[in-house]
Amino acid sequence: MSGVWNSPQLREVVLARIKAIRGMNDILPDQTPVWMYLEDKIKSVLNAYGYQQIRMPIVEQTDLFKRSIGEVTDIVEKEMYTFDDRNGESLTLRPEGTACCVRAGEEHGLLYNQTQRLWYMGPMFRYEKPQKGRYRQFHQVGVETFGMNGPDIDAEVILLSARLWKELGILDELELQINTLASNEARAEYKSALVEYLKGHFDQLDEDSQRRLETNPLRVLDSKSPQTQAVLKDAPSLMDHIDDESKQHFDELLARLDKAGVNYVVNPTLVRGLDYYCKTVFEWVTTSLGAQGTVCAGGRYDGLVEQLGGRSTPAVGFAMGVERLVLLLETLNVVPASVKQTLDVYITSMGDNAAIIAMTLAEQLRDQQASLRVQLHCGGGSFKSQMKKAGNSGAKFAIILGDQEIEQQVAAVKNLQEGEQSSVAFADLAQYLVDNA
RNA sequence: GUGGGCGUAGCUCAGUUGGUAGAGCCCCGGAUUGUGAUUCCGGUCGUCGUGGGUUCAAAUCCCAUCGUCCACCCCA
Repeated sequence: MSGVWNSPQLREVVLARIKAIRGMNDILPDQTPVWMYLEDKIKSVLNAYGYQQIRMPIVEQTDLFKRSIGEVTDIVEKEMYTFDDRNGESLTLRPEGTACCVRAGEEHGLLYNQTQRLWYMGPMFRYEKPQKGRYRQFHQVGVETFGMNGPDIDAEVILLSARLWKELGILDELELQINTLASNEARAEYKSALVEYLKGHFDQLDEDSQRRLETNPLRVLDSKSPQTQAVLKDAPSLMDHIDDESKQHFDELLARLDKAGVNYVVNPTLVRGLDYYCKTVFEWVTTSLGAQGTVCAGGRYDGLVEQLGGRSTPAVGFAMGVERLVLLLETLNVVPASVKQTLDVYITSMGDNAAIIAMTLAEQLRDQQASLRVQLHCGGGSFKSQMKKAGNSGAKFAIILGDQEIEQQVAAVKNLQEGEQSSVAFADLAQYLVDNA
């Protein structure tokens, strides 16, 4: 058997390093404090508004996304992680959470004649080419509300997001862009008028827009091409086709935002990429992150529940991109230094006997003061190297245990920042550390 | 899917017209057999992304491929 390993080819195969899948990132220990900080802020704001958490599976039937997101969107056409289960059923790693949330709510009767305010957090998967703020596995916090059809709940979810930015200290860096897509009927009417107009100027459109004319005509509106924008100057406007109810809904929403002191920019070219949106759509955008400036986006999707087989249920929601928010927090340098966890105590010892006493002493400290962050030196090594690790650990105190200390039932406590050292009886140690931490 | 930049030690990076792979940080040991972060001395660490080609000789030149970053597209 061992002879097998002498083959250079086999060795290479066996020892080839396995790396993470492209676009799927490890979040390393120096990053997780920022993530936890952000997640804690999000949870506390959601709590303050009385929203409840829901947790859905990461894998769903492929049809769920085909029927909700839209067959001709990029997400469904070329970005889904789709594979066959062992029984032949087509499954997909969720590319977004709204469809999953609707499915779960409907399946368990949460949407029947009730209102719901829900949120979830977790990884999503899209097969895209990675770049800054865009990954194949990324994380979203989603907020979804069901059963409320007025502009009041639209305003609430926007206010909720605005409060979060304020809590995080990034409100000034974000711009709220808002628009209405009108009712599905009015939008369909407008869409055909727009297509008719654009077909008349087909040759003047840029290549992407020519393609979008077939796939998603409304997307032509926010084309970056100057020649296309020139054509759009005389194009029909959605406002010419909007239904009265949507118009009133939008006006009342804006009035509420004014009243609440939330700044916004009405952007008539703002069109969300997913098919299920209607009426209100909005995005929180920053210029500090390069091309991926949308940090949070959402809107109303009154037709989706019915589209997925439930009873007609109005709904509004949005999703935040966690990676983008983390990037923004770091770019703007607004994460408090205190989020980084630091040790209070690092316990060193000399000799086998002292090492065992050190362990029981560490447990005793954790029993007596649960808030103390106590690290026991493990792995042996010279006393000098233990002290070195104590210094590098960032702990405020090093506890030193040798035969002398044990004999007297005291610990030598060294303040690593100031260099002072004192003897503290085992019985008083926990209190001493808390008092001086 | 399209376009451009970049792949050398755990990290940040040097490496000249092709001629024996380097520095700083980190880590380990010692100076101080029970006191770290300062100082001094010593030490470990490399499929030079991968595979081919040219050459007496390739980290360096050529081709392919993979990865990564940025932009387009799309989207949170």
